[in-house]
Amino acid sequence: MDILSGLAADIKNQVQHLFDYEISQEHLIINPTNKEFEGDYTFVVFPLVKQLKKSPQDIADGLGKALVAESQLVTGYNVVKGFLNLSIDSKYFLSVLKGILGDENYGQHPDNGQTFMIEYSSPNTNKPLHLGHIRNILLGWSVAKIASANGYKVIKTKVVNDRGIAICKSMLAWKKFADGETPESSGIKGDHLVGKYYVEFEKAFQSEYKSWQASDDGAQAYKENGKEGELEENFYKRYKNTYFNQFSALGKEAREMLIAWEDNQQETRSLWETMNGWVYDGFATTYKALGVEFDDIVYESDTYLLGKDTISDGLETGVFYKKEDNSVWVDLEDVGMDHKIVLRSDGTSVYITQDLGTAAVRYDKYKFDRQVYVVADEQEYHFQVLFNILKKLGAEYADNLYHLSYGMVDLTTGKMKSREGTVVDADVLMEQVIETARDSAEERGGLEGLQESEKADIYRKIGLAALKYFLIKINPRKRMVFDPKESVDMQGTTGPYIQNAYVRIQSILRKANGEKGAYSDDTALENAEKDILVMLLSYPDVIKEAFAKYDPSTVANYMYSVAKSFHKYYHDYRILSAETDETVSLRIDICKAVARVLEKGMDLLGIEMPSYM
RNA sequence: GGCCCCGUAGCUCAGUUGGAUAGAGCAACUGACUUCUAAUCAGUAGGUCUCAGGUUCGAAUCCUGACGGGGUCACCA
Repeated sequence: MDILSGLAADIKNQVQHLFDYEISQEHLIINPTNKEFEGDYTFVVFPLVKQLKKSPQDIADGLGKALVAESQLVTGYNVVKGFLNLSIDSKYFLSVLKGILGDENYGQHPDNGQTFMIEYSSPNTNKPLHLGHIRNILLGWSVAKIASANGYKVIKTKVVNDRGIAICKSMLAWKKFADGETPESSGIKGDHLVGKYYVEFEKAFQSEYKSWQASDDGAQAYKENGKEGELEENFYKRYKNTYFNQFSALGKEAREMLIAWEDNQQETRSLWETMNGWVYDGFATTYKALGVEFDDIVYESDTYLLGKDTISDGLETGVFYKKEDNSVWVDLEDVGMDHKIVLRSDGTSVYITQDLGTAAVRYDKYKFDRQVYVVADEQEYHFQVLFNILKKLGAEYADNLYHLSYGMVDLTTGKMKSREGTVVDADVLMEQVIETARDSAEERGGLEGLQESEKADIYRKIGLAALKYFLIKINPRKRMVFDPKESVDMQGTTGPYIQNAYVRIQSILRKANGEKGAYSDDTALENAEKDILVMLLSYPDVIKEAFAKYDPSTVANYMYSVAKSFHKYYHDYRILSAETDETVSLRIDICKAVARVLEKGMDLLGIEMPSYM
C-alpha cells in the first residue's frame, strides 16, 4: 500500500470520527517532517482551526492519539505548534523498499496513450553548434525523456535551417577563398569548415563595408540618414543591413546565389548539397557525443514554401487581410498584440508562414496531444503570435502547443556573439571537460586495474556529467552565466558528486558477494534509512512535477538531494560490516534502491553513470 | 514607452499549488582517511528573501505599486 494515500485516508477518517467534520483535499496537507523534528510525515492542522473552533494543540493532540490507536501506519506522534508529526511503522518503509527493488522500471508511469511532440536543437547549417545549442539540446532531450517516463509516446524532432542567406554566405566565401578545400583535404570537421567560411565572408564583408564608409557614398549616407547627434560608429552599425541589401557587392552576390538556389540552378544546388553534407556529418558527431537523437528531421528547404495554403484559407475566412501592396496581415489587437505580416508584398513567406505550415503538416502526420518547442526566450513574442494565429484559424491543436522558453547563456566576459567570435564551441567544450576529468582522475588514482578504453569511457562519462549537470540544474527560464571553471567542478552540487554516490554503491555490491540472511518484515529502521526511503518514494512524483513544469532542473535538484542523503548515510553507517547479517542484507537492499533511482533519474537528464571513478 | 522574464548569503543557485527557526554548493576557516572509493562527511562564519503597502492564524511564495537588470515590439530568422 502507498504510505501517503493510506495516511491521508486515515487522517480523513479520524477527523470525521473525532470532530464530525469532512476535511477537504486542499486542507489535507502532508509533508515529510523537517529534519530537526522527530517523525516521518507531518500533518498541518492550522486549516482545521477555524472550522472546528478548537486550539491547534487540542486538534493535533486528539488526532495524534486517535491515529496511534486506529491507524496501522502510525506508531507515534508529537505536536509542535500546529504541526502534528507522525512516526510511521518501519514495515511500511520496508514494503516501499521491496516495491522499488521489485520494479525495474521504478518511476515509470503507465502508458497514457497520448503522443508528445518536442522540437529542439533546430540549428542553422552555416556554423557549428555552440554552448547555447547545448543548453537547448539538453533541455529538449531531458524533457523528452521525462515525457516518456510520464507515459507519453514521444516524437523528437528538429527543423534544420538549411537554406537562406546565411548558408549562401558560407558558400560564396568558399567559392572565392577556399581553393577547393574539403573536410578530407584539410582534416577539419565539416561543420567547422563551413563555419570557417561563414567567418571569412563576414571578414570580407566588413572590410568592404569599411572602405565604403570611407568613400563619398558612405559619407553621404551618414549625412542623409544619421540621426541628430548620432555617432558615426553607431550609425554604421545600425545601417549594416541596409548596406548589405542595397550597396554591397558581396551582398549582391550572396543574394544572387540565393535566387539561383531558389531557381534550382544546378551548380548552386550541388555546392549547397555538398557543403550541407559536410555540416550534417559534423553535426552527427556532435549529437552522438552529446548522446541525443531525433525521430524525425525536417529540412527547411522542404518546408519553406509551406503555409501559403494556410494563408489563402485564412484570407477567405477573414482571419487575414490584404493591404494595397499585396502583403498579407493578421490583426491581433484583440489579444493585446499588434498587426503582424504573414506574407510579403512579393508573395514570399516570412518565418511565421513556414511555422504555420509546419505545425499543420506535423499535426496531420502525428496527431500529437501536446507539442513543445524548445527555443530561446528571445523568440517568446514570435511564439505568442504563432499560437494566437493558429487559434484564430481554428486549429484544434492550438491550445496544446507550448513554447519552452529558456534563458540565453552568457559568458563571464559578456554575451556570446558568433559574429564577434566569442562563442564557446560545443565540440571543443566537450573535449575540454573530458580532459579535465581525466586529469583529476589520474591525480586521484583508483582506476589502475582497468583497460585504457574503459578508463577513457569513464573520463568521458565524468566530464560530460559535470558539463551537463552544470547546465541543466538551473531553472530553464533563467538566463545563466557560463563560467568554464565552475562547469568542470566535480565537488559539491555537480554531476560527478552524484555519480560518486552511485560508484560507491557499485563498489559495495561488488564486494558483497552473495546473500547474507533475509531480514524480517518488522526489522527496525534507522531514521536515516527512513529518510532515504521517504525520498525514494517521492521519485515518481518528482517525475510528474518535472513534466508539469517542463523543467528538468526539478529532477536535477532531486538527484542531488538523494546523493547527498546517501553520502551521509554511507559515512555514518557501516554497510558490509553491520552488526548482524540481517542488517547487512537490509542495507545492501537500501543501496540497491538508491542506485536504481540515481541511475534512472540521471538518465532522464541524459547523464550516464560509471561503475568506477 | 507597451508587453514578458528575472531580483534570496561575497559568488552560483534551491525553495514560489501560502506552513515550523529561509536551505545547498562554491569561496574562507577548523576537524575526520591502517576501517565498504575523502570526487566524501562534520563544524564555524555568512540573510532588512530589492523596497513599500495589502490579504492571511501564517507571506520569499498571493495582490497592488515602485526600483534595479535582461528580452522583445522587422516585408530577419
